[in-house]
Formats: sequence, structure tokens, C-alpha cells
Amino acid sequence: MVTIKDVARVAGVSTSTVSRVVRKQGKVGKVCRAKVQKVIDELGYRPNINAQALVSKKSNSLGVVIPLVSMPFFGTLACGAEEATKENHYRVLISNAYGSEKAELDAIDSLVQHRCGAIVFHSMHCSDDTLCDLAEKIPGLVFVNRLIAKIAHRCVWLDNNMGAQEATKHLVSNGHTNIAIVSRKNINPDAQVRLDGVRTAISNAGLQLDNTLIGYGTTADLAGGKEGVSALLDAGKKFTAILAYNDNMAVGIVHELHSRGIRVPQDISVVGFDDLLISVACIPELTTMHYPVREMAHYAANLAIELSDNESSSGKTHLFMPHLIERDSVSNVSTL
Amino acid sequence: MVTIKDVARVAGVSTSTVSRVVRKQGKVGKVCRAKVQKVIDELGYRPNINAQALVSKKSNSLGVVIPLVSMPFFGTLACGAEEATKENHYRVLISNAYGSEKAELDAIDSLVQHRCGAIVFHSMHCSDDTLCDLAEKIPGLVFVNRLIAKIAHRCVWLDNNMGAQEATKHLVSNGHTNIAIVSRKNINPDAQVRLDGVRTAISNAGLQLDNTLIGYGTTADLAGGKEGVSALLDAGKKFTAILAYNDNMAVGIVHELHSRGIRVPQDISVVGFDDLLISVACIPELTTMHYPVREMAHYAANLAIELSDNESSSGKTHLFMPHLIERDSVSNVSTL
DNA sequence: CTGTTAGCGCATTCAA
DNA sequence: TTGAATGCGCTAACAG
Repeated sequence: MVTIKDVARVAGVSTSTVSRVVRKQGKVGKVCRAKVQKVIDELGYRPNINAQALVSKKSNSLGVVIPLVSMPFFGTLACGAEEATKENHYRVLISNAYGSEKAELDAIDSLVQHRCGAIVFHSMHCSDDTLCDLAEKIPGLVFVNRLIAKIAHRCVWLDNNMGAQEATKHLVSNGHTNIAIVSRKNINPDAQVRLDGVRTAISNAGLQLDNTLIGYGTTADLAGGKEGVSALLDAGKKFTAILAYNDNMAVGIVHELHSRGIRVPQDISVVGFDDLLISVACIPELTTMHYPVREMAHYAANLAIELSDNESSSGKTHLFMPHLIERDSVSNVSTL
Repeated sequence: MVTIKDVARVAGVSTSTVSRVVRKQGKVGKVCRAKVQKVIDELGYRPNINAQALVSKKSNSLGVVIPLVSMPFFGTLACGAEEATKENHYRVLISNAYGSEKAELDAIDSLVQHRCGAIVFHSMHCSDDTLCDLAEKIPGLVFVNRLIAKIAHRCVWLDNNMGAQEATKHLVSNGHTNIAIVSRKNINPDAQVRLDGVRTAISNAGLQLDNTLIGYGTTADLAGGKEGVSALLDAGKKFTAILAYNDNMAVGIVHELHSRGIRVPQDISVVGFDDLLISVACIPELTTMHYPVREMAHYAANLAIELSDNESSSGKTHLFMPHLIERDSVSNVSTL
């Protein structure tokens, strides 16, 4: 591999000069610059980023820690972060941290070894305290989809409560009064926050949430959706609409209903959350809350990069809002 | 950031000794090792990977170049590569290279600057020649989903032809003789190869492919599927089954048919390709060819890593086979 | 078993 | 405007 020395030797200049033309900074004579550039091209010289990182003490790489890239939600998150990376001449180091706090911590540690100062982290299994400790050690660490009061300015989060309220209001305004919920067993705080939002919206509407109308799925996927709605149905519960924790569960619900001969939305309406591709693959297409993950991750990546080289913690927080996407899985029952 | 020198000083040993205990290799006295380890833990020392890479001339990172991580197929590919990475104590540098040859080449270049010797590349826009040139310069570069004869031992590919034949035979064995195809405008060789496979299988069955029964979509997604099937339908073509280029297009097809009141599979059968999550989100669930991307990427990553540190080009090629997953989108019409 | 020495490839003073 | 010198943090001979 050709090094800066090779270029310097062939061009008959010092390595400092080569370094200057490579980074396009510092004064270099016009002819000298041209000569050096020519040699660079001829030799196909590419600066060694590891060496640059070593000496300049910054790696210009962004770490992205998520449960699993293959899950569309997280793939989209990674994509958003990657976009920001291109604007800043950064690269992205990605790490799947699936299933445990240890996996997440290991991923962060690996990034630290890389002297990767900017990190976007979607944690699933770490406690607020653990995250605070981490944040203290790593100035460029930013959390996505999580709000921790003490380090709110490092959190890029979605108003899940309002989102759930919005979804609920949509159902109420379509005449639904018997609303069921299919959620998932708690892992991170999302599910609980959304449940609170539903509760608020329902009581605001002068109704009250029937706690026996909550079905739980073990996992937040199709199977979990089927499981949750089956529990409700098998218990003989009656309702005209279901609020699902996310699109995957919603699709599972639609399938389960379909296999039982229950029509969506004629017999039961279903609302999802996330607005992933899957919501539009389903028949009927899902009415759902749009979760702007890509934009959030993009924003978070920029924030992480900024924080990592000047510790200006502006103290402000970073809140995004989901919004309703109306499609075909909700019917109006008010005129019945 | 605490360095190896700090540890050495505090522990009262040389940096070499610290280096030895960190890397768990070379002889170190038992008590000495314990003492050093203690200091490492107390100080929270983490070796600087950039420095390690610089001196050892290998970065222990795997590059993954794909069009877009947010697309489930490529997210899964990335996931497979990432798995392999964990087994080898590597990290993954991911790069979206969307839409053009330049984007792909830039991504590779960035990886080269990283001295990232092992790369898994799913190219969409580079010619065989370009790829051969690249392969020559980078011993650890491996191609996924592409076969280039000259560098076959660097290609991890799927038998698209056999896959298409398999799918076709399934339709034929279910009594279908009027089979339409919805494909996409050619970008990389896939589409053409699959078309050839269909042609072969159809003539093997003693039938012949009606060339007017091929509908094209601009993009290989839901919209493309709708577009392709609409072209056929609007032209008044008659057929009892459709072979789609992939699952996304298949789902688009199902939607289009549904909106026209045509039932799947009662009126028209549909077969997809890939076996992504979306195929199971659709109603009816899609019969499709399973594409083992995750396994292939895992394999490719291992191959890239191996190739990058010992250039043993065994000369053998790496072929994977897709297989049929029967679900609910194909009906048997032979008894009609 | 342990320490000393000499770079890896590059950016950054400081002189010239 | 350019070059020489120094060191980033670490590993790899080589001695001892």
C-alpha cells in the first residue's frame, strides 16, 4: 500500500506538503500542489484513516447500536444515521446488540476501542442509570427513542404518549367506544407510555378504558399480534376496534381476524404504529401512526457528531411527533 | 483517554508486558499478569484499535457495501455478515451505495482508506470488468448475488435460473399453462437470468412462453408490481398464474388484483421470490422461493476475512440454492 | 519471563 | 511557502 512517504519521495517534496494537499488546507504553491496531486493520482495513494485517527485523536466514524439491522424499523434508523454521515465525511460502524444488556454494553465498548466519539444508540435493555453513566463517559453518545430527564439534551425521542392519544382520538371520532389494545410485554418504556396515552385519550373522551380489554403478545411481531388478539377473542371479549403496539403486531392481528372470518375494518378496526412498509403490504392497508425514525436518526447522528467535537450541551431537548396516516383499516361506526 | 503507557506506569511494568496481557498472548508471569489486569480494570483502559490497526497493518473490520440497509433484503444481508464478524472479532463498517456506479465505487474507496481488507459487496451498477479490476486490487473483496466467471471463487451467488425453474415447475404441476411474468427493467443480471429459467422450465414442460405475457415494472417494489400486472390486464391478457420478480412486486400484484376484484389464488395464482417478512404479511400469504441471504452473507463475510489474510484462492465457487416455500397464493387448477 | 528499541502512517509544531 | 523534527498508541523483534 502506497504511503505518504512514497508520494513525497516521488514528488520530491516533504511529507508535510503532501499532507497539506491531501487535506486541502494550509498554504501550498500552485505548481507544487499540482505536481503532488499528479503523483497522488498516478500512485493511487489513499491516506490511511487509522493513522489519521491516531494522530488527530478523532476517528471520523459514527457508531450505530441497534438491536438488529434486519428489522425494518432499525434498518431505517441505520439509514437515517448513514445519511448524516455522508454530509460530515464520516463512516458508520454498525453493531447489532440483540437480546441483552450485555450485548448492548459490549457493542458500546467495541466502539470506544475504536475511539469512535459519536454514537447513536437505541437501547432496549439498559436502565436509565446505566445509560446516564455511559453518557457521562462518552460526550458524543446520543439516545434514540428514549427520554431520560437528567440527560434530556442527549435524547432524541418521540412523543409516544401523544401518538397513542392521537390514534385513540381517531378511533373515538369514528364512533368507537369499545376499544381494545394489543400490546407487548414491557421491555423498554415505550409500551407503557403508549398505554398511558390511550388511557388519557379515552378518559378525555368521557369514556373509560376496560382493563380486561388489553391483550398481550410475548413478542412485538406478527406472532405476538396473533397471540394478543387471540387472548381477547378466546375470552369472549367484545370490541369494535384495536390499537396495536406496532405495525407488525397489527398485521398479525389482521391475519388472525381474517382466519376467524372477522373482517377488517367492517367488523373490527385496527390501528398500527410505525408506518413501516409492512403496513402497506397488508390488506387492508393499515391506518397507522407515522414514526419518523429516519429523520430522527439523521438528526441524532448530527447531534452526536456535534457533541463529540465540541461539548456544547445546549440543554435543549429533541422531541419528534408522530402523525396519523389514514388508510383502510378503520371504519366509521358512528352512524350505525 | 488512558493509554498503554499509563497502565504500564501505574503497574510498574513495561508497555510490552501490558500489551501481552491485553492480547492474551506471549508469556507473562502469573502474578505480573494479575497485577497488570487489575490496573487495566481500575483505570478502565481500552486499547486503541486505530493504533493496533496501524502497527499490525490490519484493521479487523469488515466492509459491507449494499444499496440501502433499510430495504429488508439488504438489511438481512448486513445481518448475516455481522454475525460472522462477531465470531472473528471483527467490526462492520457499513455503507449504503444507492443508485449509481459512482456511489458504489466511492463506498469501496472509503473502505480502502480504512485499510479494511475484507469487504462484502452487493453491486447493482458495476460492470463485470469494473468488478474484476476491483477484485484484483483488493484480495479480500467478495461479491454477493453475482457470478463473474473469471473470479468465480470470489462470488457467493444464488442459482437464480434454477430458482425460477423451480417456481415455474410448481405452477405447472398445479395445472397452470398460461403463466404470466412480472419482472423489472434490467439493472443487474438477476432479472434476465430468472427469465431464462422460466423459459427453460416452460419449454421443458412441453409448453411455450408467450412473450406478450411479460409485464414490466419500473421499480422492483409494490408500485412496480402493480404497474407490471396492470399493463398485462389492461392489454386484456389472459392467464391463471403470475411469477413475480420478487416478493415486493408480488405483493403489489396481489393488491392490484384485489382492487380489481380478482381473487388470489382462486382466480389467479401468484408466486414471489426472496421469502422476506412481507411475503407473510400479505393476505393470502405468499408462496415464494426462499432466498438464503443471511446464510450467504454470513458465508461471504467469512470468505472475505479468510481471503484478506491468506490469499488462498481455493478456486472453488460458492453456490447457494433457493427453495420453494408453499403458502397460500397458489391454487391447483388441474382438476378444473 | 520481561524490558528496550524501533517503527507503523500521518499531522503538527516550529524554523527556515 | 516549505521542510525537519516529534510523537500519537501500539506491536514486534531482540536482548537479557
